[in-house]
Amino acid sequence: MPEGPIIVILKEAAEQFNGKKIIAAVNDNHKLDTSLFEGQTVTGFKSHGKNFFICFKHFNVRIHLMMFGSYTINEHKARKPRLGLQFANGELNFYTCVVEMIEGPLDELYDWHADVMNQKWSSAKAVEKLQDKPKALACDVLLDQHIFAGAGNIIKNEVLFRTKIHPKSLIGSIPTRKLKEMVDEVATYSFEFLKWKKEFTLKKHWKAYGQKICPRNKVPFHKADLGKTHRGCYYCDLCQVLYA
DNA sequence: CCCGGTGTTACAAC
DNA sequence: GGTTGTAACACCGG
Repeated sequence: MPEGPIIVILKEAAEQFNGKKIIAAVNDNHKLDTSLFEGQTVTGFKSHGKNFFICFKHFNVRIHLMMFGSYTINEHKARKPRLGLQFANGELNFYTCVVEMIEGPLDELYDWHADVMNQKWSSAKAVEKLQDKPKALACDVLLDQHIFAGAGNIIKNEVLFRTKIHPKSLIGSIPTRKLKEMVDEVATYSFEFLKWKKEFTLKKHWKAYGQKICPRNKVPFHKADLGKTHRGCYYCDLCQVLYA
C-alpha cells in the first residue's frame, strides 16, 4: 500500500539485514530461481520512488509492491511469500509484488534526480520536465513517475489541495511561481507523510484525500476520476483555482 | 512497418 | 465495494 514514503520506511526497517548473508530463500511460484540468493551477502538497500532494491555484489533485485503488496520483517503470513529471505538474525518477506532481477547498474536505469525523497531530488529538473508538457493536466503529471517518482494518489490530492490548484489545470497555464510551489510541495508533503505514517497518524492529517467536506470552505468536495490516468480526485471548486 | 502515444484490461488483497 | 499501481496488450496515426 505503498507510495514513496512507505518504501523509505521499508528501507530503514530492512537495514538490520545490510551486510548479512542469506541462509535460505523461498518463493511462491516457479518464476524465480531462489538458489541465486542463497549464500549471497546483501550489500545494501535502495529505493527509487515506489521501487525497492536489494543489492548484491553482482546483481540487484527490484521489488514493487503495486497496489496490494505487503512485506513482513521477522514474522510471516500463513501463505508463502512471493520472495522470502532468511538471515541468521531474522527474515524479510514480500507478498503480492513484482520481483525482478536487474543485472546492470541501477544508475543506468533510474534517474535519481526524479526521486522525490532522494538526496539527489531536483525540483528544478522537475519544473523543466513539466514545462515540456504544457497540455498535460495537473492531476496526471503528479502521478508521472518520471517526474515525481514516489508520488501516488494520496500525495497528488494533498498537494493539489495544499497549493490550491484545481486537478484539471493545464500545466502550461499555471504561472511559473505557482508551478514551482506545486513541485516543492510534493517533496514537503512526502516527508510529512513519512513522519505521520511512522506516528500512525497519516489518515488523521488528510485534508483532501478521502474527505467529504472542504476544510477551508465547508462545502462538499467533488469526487471524480479525472485525467488520462482516471484516478480519483477530491477537490473544491471554491478554493482550488482552475488554470485553463 | 515501426514508433510513440492512447486506451482498455487484468491482476492483486484487504 | 473500492482501491495508496503498474504492466501487458490492442489500436491508431504519422
